Amino acid sequence: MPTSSRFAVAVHLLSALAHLGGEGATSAALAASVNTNPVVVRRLLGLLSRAGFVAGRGGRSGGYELAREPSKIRLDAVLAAVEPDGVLAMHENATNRVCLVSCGIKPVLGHVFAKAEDALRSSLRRTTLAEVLRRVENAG
Amino acid sequence: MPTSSRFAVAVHLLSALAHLGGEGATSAALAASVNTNPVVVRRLLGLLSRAGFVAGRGGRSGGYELAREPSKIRLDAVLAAVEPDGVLAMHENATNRVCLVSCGIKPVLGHVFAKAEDALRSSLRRTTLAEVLRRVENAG
DNA sequence: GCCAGAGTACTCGGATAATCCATGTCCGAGTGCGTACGG
DNA sequence: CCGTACGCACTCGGACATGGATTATCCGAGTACTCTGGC
Repeated sequence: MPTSSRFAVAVHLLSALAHLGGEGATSAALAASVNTNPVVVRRLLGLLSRAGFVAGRGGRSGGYELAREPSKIRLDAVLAAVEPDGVLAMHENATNRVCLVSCGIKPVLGHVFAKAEDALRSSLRRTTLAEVLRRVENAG
Repeated sequence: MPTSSRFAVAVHLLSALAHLGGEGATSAALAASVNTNPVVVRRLLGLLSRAGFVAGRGGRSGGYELAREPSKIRLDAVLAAVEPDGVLAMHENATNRVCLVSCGIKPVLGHVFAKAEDALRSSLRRTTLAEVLRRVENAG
């Protein structure tokens, strides 16, 4: 898409859960913090749940809570969880066999994209959720 | 968005133009190479034209051609031309003043995003269009 | 034969309709608490 | 008083409408080639 804000919302949600500590929060409460719809929260937390970062529980006193220490959650893993295809997508159109460029561009682009995304991940990997939370709490 | 393939298509188009050299090509011919609609080509090349990478000319024997040496076109500039907002977007929802995280997350995320995108750009900056074309032609 | 001129064919660029994905709404399945009853 | 069983309220998860953005179609503006007519 243009560009997606799913990653930003995901980090926001995780930060909120980390801030609350062991209490946990419902999707409605988290949605109020992000000013969005609860279903968006549930979708993103569903992805993060499958990745093992949060645990969602139904029932009367249900809700979500972190399933891992904030210092053990690195932002590159969060991005991978909510954007499994990466941020630089290949065009999936059929290759035109007449055109040399059309035939050979994809492996080349794939290599370039892989290196670029590695750089992105390496940068994000240096920041943990605990670090984000610390900065937020100090700034506020 | 999810992830966008505009950057991939843009590099594909520039590679095709570079491969053709000074001949140039029409949007229809380029669209055949990418297997998409000519209007998509025209839109992307319109952006690249404003950035100074290609020149589009109307008229009977019109078309597009590169306006710069392939060795002078770095992929980070191409990405900036077709994705001016970057790949990691902030969520533009109103901040919930009750929530500490909601109030303080945006500057922190902005800093993290800026560093990550810098890393991405630095990686892409190391690759020029000439390099891409060389690999494509050697592989083919 | 050469030149001038209008005509024409083909291109890009933007405005307008159709399609696709993401968001928002709804409903079902599941769980824990609260209460009422019996021992 | 304590334990148990039932009922209920509240939650997540997925399936179904709706909205916005991207994509595809169409039309206008512009340019270079071409053909015709005149010199």
